[in-house]
Amino acid sequence: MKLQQLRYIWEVSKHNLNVSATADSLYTSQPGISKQIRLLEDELGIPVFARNGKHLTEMTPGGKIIVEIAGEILAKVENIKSVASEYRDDQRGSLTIATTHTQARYALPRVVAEFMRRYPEVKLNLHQGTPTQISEMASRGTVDLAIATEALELFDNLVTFPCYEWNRCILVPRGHPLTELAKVSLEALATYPIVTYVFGFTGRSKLDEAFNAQNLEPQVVFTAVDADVIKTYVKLGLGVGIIAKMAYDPEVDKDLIALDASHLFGSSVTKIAIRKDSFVRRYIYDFIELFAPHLEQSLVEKAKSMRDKSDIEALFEGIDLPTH
Amino acid sequence: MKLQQLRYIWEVSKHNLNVSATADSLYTSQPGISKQIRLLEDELGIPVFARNGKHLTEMTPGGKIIVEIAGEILAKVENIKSVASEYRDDQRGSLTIATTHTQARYALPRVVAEFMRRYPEVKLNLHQGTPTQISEMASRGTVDLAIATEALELFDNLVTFPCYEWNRCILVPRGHPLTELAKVSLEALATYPIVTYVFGFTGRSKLDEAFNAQNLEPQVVFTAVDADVIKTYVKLGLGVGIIAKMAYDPEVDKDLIALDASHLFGSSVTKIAIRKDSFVRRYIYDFIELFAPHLEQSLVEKAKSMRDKSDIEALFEGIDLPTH
DNA sequence: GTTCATTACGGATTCCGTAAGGATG
DNA sequence: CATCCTTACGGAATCCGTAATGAAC
Repeated sequence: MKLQQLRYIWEVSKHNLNVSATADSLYTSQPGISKQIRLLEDELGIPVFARNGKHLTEMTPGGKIIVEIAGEILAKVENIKSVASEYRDDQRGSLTIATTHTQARYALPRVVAEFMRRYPEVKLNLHQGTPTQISEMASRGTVDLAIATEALELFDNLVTFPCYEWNRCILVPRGHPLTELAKVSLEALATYPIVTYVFGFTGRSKLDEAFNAQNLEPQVVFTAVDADVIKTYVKLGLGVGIIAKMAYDPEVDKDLIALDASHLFGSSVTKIAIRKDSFVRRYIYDFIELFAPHLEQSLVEKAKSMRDKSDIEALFEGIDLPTH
Repeated sequence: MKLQQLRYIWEVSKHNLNVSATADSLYTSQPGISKQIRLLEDELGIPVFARNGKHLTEMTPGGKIIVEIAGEILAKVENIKSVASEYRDDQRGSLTIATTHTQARYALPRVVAEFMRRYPEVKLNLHQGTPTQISEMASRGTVDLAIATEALELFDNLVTFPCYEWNRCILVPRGHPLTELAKVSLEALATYPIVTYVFGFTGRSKLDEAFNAQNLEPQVVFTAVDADVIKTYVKLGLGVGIIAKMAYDPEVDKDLIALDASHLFGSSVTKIAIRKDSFVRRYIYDFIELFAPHLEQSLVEKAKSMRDKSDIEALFEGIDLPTH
């Protein structure tokens, strides 16, 4: 059994059982992969993939388990490399983060700047994607960290840590009738067309929950994945915007007014996720702590070693999150 | 990075950093191992072993972590092989058990016979050793199962399951004064020279506890690792024996009398241990269930997936163990 | 002087690419 | 007929054993 063979079955399983596509993505030849998979299957004595003639159609029951274990092995191989890098030079390496527009645009810049100052030799990569994509990247080990408000809990090889709490604001053009009210109510809000996030993004679910709870059906006329687009359309007069409070900047958004909406919708929590079985380098602990000062290395280590979600949640029960 | 290289550093670390001895045990050449270790170290960019001239003297800090991860990888490689065997032929394979004299001699024969009847194609191997040796074998993956009363809890990559409870008996020659008493007391017992197990074997600790609790100092004149030797010396009149009740057979031990001692010493529990991260084949689940019928597959699986000892213990709280 | 790891070297094996072949949809 | 996997084959790299070298205890 060779590590390469394990890598090949793993990659093929992640490429819809398409060996040619896998070969392309790995910059190697397709027969090479085919051959190694055959050799592995011969050695193990069972097929990993079921074939219809010359096409791989699905994975065998044993194959599924084997590929899963292969994935764990490959992750540990990466861990060994990380350990080596850490001990070779703890100031140099790379840190790859997957996150959403909202975090990348409004929450991360400050942290990234400070991190780059402290670790000029660490190559920082940011990947932007949907919460689901982000979680999957972290789960597969494509990225070191995932930062988002949604979807991170869906993968159980990830540990998630609460970072900060945030609320929403209502965005209206100057002179809008809503600015006349001392406190905006959900009913009042629901009478206007609304522009907000697409479902599955930036705490959109909390929004729907709040309206549903009062049996209101807001008229959502436009949805976007990021606040910048929402602002643009609010300016055009398409409707009233509902966005994360931190996405409003009074300096830049001079022609818009933000009305507090903390009392209308439950607050959301932005979380950071990391693979449970990963070796975490010093500078990654530092990044996490820069982003969320209460997440000290010892706390992260403890949570990483736990299997039960409820145990992990209990760890954070006493802790007050910062609010943005 | 090659699996072989990982295997080599792992094996060298388990052979007191002696490459020559490792080469012998792996039936390969010493320079071959040396070379591969060098290649791995070159690739990783850090030494795994610290050298004094040409001798490996110790492991580097990073090396320790790397070897540990390497061990986990190798275990998973074995798991893949097990999965393959299971799906190739679930009736064929091997089962290696490490256990103590007491279990091998008195508790296992019945189970082993039945298991061999059910799985004639499975090669059964029994290794006998001290509780510590047994635990270590299981922890390293040299054996599939460990069965003992002591020491199994010391390794935290093992899960242990309670199997059955047992008590002790006092062994005396016919006509011995103790046979006159309706119920033997600790004080009475302590007036005679005692022959029993060596410390660390077959629940010896419970014995010491009981005497200490009453401030008695029994005069232990002879200790052995197994009941057969103890019986021999009791027959010679060297002293009074204290052994596990199941080790007394009225048929065979006609010239000895066994007096119940359940009320004198706390009962002991014999346990079975298995590596947490191992793939468990069907017939191994069956073996476990043959040995301890309450340990069903689903229960074992659940316990294997837990990390906290206390969670695992809680699983067995409601269960009544059989008493032997 | 014995034990032990490294270096040197040669033969066998393995790996991996290109090219050709055959099955599927 | 376009896609996709398998087989065939040859050159390059790797692996592993023996023999020789040199440091440590």
